[in-house]
Amino acid sequence: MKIGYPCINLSLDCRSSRTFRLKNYSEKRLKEIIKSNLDCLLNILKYNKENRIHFFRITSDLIPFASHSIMNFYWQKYFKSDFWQIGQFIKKNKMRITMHPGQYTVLNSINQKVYKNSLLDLAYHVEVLDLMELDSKAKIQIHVGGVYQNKQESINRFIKRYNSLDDNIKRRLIIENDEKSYNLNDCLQIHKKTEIPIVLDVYHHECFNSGESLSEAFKLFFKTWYDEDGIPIVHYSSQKVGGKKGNHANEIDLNHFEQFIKNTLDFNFDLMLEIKDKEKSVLKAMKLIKNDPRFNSD
DNA sequence: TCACGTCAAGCAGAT
DNA sequence: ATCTGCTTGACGTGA
Repeated sequence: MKIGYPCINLSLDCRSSRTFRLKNYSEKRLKEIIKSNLDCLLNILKYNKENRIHFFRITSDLIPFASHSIMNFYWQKYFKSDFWQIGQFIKKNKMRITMHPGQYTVLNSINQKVYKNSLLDLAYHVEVLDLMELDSKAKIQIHVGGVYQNKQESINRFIKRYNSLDDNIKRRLIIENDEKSYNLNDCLQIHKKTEIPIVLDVYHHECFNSGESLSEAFKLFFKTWYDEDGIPIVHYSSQKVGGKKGNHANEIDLNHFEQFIKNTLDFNFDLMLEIKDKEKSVLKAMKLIKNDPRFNSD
């Protein structure tokens, strides 16, 4: 079991997600920002190594406007050695990496332009991981997408479009159950027709399910992962204290977390903490389970 | 230096 | 109709 966090490290004063306004676009600006983002990413990974954090989600903003039509700069070649160096560091330290395209990537959209842009954005995410020479255990997670007043048709459209993707995209793509449109049961239906692995978000599952208990949900989603996909991934968060349903907590609730860990003792998985204070909660969680035999066993 | 409106992009649900 | 949340505040103009 590895425990990780997404995109931003609050203990460091750099961001790997710097961007700028489209109207201020220039190649010079772009190069500077990308370089700064890549340098910061390596700094975050070094911080993670020192703190024994071996799971991390790389921000989609690493390369600003990567899948936008304005982009005519061959960043893949220009920064090839930077990507390679980061990839070597990741592999040498046995780190697990994921990425998560934004809300604008909707594979099952009924709008052709949105669909087309989604394909470009997926290709960009794949390129980042490929340039780092990471294997198929490095994953790109998306949600199923929109419902468009007809869930079954929208599921079928997802299946059809997923199956038409290139293998270099499919080998990395995984879907996550969400809290309002597509739950675990829906994802399992898609898995049957596509073999796509499912990330279980336990908080989303709590908000929206088909009656499966947590351990039932674990048994079901574990079967969707194959050897080449690596250890199954779980997302964890809890509800913000006093916040609305769906809001992510600002800091980890260690009592809730301990209960979750006790309820999942039969499973070994990598755990992404989606909590606002990022690495701070990871360090607390790691301290709590440092004697758990699953922890860093791989 | 700082406040705050805006930022490439979609969708659903709440208000 | 407008706002909020999502992976996430950062950018940058104008005072």
